[in-house]
Amino acid sequence: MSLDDRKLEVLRAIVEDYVKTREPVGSKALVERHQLGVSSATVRNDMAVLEEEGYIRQPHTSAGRVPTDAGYRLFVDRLTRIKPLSPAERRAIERFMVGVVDLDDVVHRTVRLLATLTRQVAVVQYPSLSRSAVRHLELVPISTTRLMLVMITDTGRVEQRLVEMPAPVPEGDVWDLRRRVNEKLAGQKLADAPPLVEKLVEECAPERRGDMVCLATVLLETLVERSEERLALAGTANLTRGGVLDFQGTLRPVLEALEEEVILLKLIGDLEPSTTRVLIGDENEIDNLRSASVVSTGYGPGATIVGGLGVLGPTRMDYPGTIATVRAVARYVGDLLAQN
Amino acid sequence: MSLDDRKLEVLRAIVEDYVKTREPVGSKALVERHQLGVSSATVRNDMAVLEEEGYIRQPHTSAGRVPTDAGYRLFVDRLTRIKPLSPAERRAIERFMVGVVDLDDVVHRTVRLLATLTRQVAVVQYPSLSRSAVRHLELVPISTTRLMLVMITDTGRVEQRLVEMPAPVPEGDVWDLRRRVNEKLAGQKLADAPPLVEKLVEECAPERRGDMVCLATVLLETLVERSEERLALAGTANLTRGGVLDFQGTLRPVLEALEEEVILLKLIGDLEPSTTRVLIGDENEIDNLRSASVVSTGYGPGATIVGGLGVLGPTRMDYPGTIATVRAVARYVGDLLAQN
DNA sequence: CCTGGCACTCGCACGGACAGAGTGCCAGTC
DNA sequence: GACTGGCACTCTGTCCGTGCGAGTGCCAGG
Repeated sequence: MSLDDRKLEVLRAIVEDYVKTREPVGSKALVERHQLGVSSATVRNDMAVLEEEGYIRQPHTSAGRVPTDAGYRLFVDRLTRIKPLSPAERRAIERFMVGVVDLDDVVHRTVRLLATLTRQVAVVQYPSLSRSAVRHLELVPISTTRLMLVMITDTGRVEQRLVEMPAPVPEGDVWDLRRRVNEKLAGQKLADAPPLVEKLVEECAPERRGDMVCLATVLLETLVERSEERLALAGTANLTRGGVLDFQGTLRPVLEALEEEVILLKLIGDLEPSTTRVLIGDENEIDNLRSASVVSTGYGPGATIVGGLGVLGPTRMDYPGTIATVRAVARYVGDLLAQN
Repeated sequence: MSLDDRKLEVLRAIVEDYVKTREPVGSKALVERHQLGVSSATVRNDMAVLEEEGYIRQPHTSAGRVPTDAGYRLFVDRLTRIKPLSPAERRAIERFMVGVVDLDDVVHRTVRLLATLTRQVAVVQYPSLSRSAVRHLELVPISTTRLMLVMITDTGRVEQRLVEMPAPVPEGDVWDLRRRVNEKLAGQKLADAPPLVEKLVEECAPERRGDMVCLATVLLETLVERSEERLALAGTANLTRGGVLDFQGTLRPVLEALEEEVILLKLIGDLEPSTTRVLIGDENEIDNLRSASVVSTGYGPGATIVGGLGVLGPTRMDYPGTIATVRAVARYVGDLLAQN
């Protein structure tokens, strides 16, 4: 049996009321607050069907109904009208971003902005190295046998690593190394870099081979292996809004999950262009986050994606509003990056 | 009236029991668990005195006693025998630190280590810029009118900022600028740098004055104004140990405080050499953290201090153990930094 | 100065009663 | 056939009253 329009409308009403009040919603309250055009008895029948289909459930007999994960899913997929941002929100975004000085700044402000607007936990991934290109590589002598390798990417990220050389390297040689690596790698996507680094070693004069191998090793680590994608987090305090009720008893598992960068990256990473992903409760693969939902999207200059951002909150969240905010912020950050 | 030895012993027993059990401790339980050599009635009298002096209190009439902030203070100041680290802890520290690659790595590992060992929230400040010296300044052309300024300090920190130039700068001039700033600033403490930067501008040839002013502005921001001390945080999930009880109802204020870098820096910053600071409950100036205690200390290579680290937990914490761990970790990190 | 004893105070856990919200179902109506 | 009003039923949350136990304060005696 499929759901007719009114039943969907009832589901929508339940979700909206429950999100607003945090309390199981009963048939009587529903007809009072929404213009459904039918009596509470009819709504009760509809609710019975919705429950049978698994979209809502009763915490106990003779309590109101609460949406299930499947209910939220249906709500998000079929019942969500896009909610335009309020002018106040637009202004907040603009104001938040005036006078940014560098990438760190952009990311930090963004994550705070997201947390404030959505009143949830926000996560922003730094522009992913694998999708960036090398702008410049710098070698700075630290001591006779130590060089600091500094990589600057076109997305503004700066990564540094210490290189231990096998033997003292004269100033002139540092020069030469710097020129060579830049010639070969500047402008290249990091994803394409490894074979180029190999070539660099091959083409190197034998007497410098030792140095170059050291450098190449660290380069490869920096470029790929250590795909250590960085990210920023804000708004954990928002988890406590509405008591601990939203997360079945304890925040513990959620806080634990938030400490694992790997988990967070999985949540907001790997996004297709110009889609917004919504993971609701169980859909999430991380056990600790079974009672949470994640709304995430990619951002980047123009149509390309260089990183992800998103928010995490209780399954009982304002999906339309959150989705709209996440999208708007992502677009804004993209524009900001495009300007540099 | 001053407290005789036995009363102090009673206080110690109360603190230790309460920390262990989380429950108000009564006179009878005390004499059973500790060899005080007197009867429970005597202990009751002592407790009455301790209460009058403000070191313990009763949650309600006819409940056991609980230490007050002042009680913990006295305990920490006069009753704490230094607890040596267990071999297991020593091993954990050693093992945690094998194979560190750079400063970021050291800081992240340290903060996790601290959180794991103390089972509390850990904070580690990056080596403070103001106490570091410039090792090298690098200028990398990004476009004709944009330079990336990269500063490397002797503590391993790398800071970068974008410099917008008023007009296109030819390659040679970049060269010249780089030479000049390095000559003037390399090796200098950042704290001493501002006047040197001023001088740099004065000594500059008039035709390059414009460029130098831009550069100097950003330099000053990087060096001082933006004293943006970075830090790392871990172990927030530990706040939920023992329910929410430890923080009088909600974690909210604590989580909020933990999001403010400024607050955290105040907590673990400004330390005198080789002391461990313990702030208990109210002693703390931040309202949100009235129900928390902070144990912090400075670290650095040798006897100098380049940054602070510490942990935050409920006032009801194992002070001797925590103090020992914090000290040990700080010393270890100091040694690690000294090796570089 | 310490101790045993005793009366007293509370908090808390348990259980019954009650009100309120919400449901399911049924018979009646359009 | 779909909707409605009505009714009985179920369950929860809350409020009280009670009893128990832990713990105290105080006092008289060693």
